[in-house]
Amino acid sequence: MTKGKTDFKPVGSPAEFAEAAECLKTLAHPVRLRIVQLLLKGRYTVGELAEDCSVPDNVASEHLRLMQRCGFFTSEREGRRVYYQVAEPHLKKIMDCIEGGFLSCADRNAS
Amino acid sequence: MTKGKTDFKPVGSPAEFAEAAECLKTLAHPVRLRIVQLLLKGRYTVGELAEDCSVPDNVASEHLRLMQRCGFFTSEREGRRVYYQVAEPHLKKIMDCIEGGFLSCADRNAS
DNA sequence: TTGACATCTCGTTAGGTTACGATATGTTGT
DNA sequence: ACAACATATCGTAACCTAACGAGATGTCAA
Repeated sequence: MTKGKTDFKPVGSPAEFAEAAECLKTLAHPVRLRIVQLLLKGRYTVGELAEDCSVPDNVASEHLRLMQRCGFFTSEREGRRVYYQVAEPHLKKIMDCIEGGFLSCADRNAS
Repeated sequence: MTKGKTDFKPVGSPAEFAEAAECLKTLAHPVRLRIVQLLLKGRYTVGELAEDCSVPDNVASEHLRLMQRCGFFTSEREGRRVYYQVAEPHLKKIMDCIEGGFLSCADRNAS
């Protein structure tokens, strides 16, 4: 196939696909999804998020660091607490898609 | 915090988040994203997809198997070829979000 | 300054994922 | 039946990730 059916580029170079895949990989964790959902509703500290997700503080902190590296969030220290909030404007749209679609695509990955 | 700010459930139980994370993890690969994009435009064989993505046939076949296990695609044999096509109705919406958002969220993951 | 609290960082470890090569299965034409 | 083709499966090795515990850093109040 030197000139076949798939010779079109709907959107995105290979490098852009790699980037998008990185962002998706960062989203693709149950605790991180829940954190995104919470932060889309407001502003929370590490401890609050950790408790809601039932994980130790340092684990929550690492998830937040990952997502911050990806540009999803920013953080502000206030006293001894650190508040996180959403920075990436597309997060809301994507989370809406996930809530409307994949949060109900049950019974997958059955052996 | 026995009764704090995060005591609400916007959408989704822990199990649903785990499921959604599984689906997202399946999407979160450059080659798989490209395959999804192509299959949203039409019907392709393993070999066609493999060539477009510049991967060996068996690698493409494994990606397709993963996504099929997740309910994204179905396949039909026609002669010695196997055609794949989209089965999950939400894929289009999610891919639109990704194309409109994450396929241009550059410069992340810089050290 | 001391102690309690909140968060972050680091090293280690267990488990998961990916790509590859080899081999197996299924299909067609001769 | 045989050879060529298209796809699928499997074992292996390299790599990546997540969670944990220990300890470091930063902040507050007394």
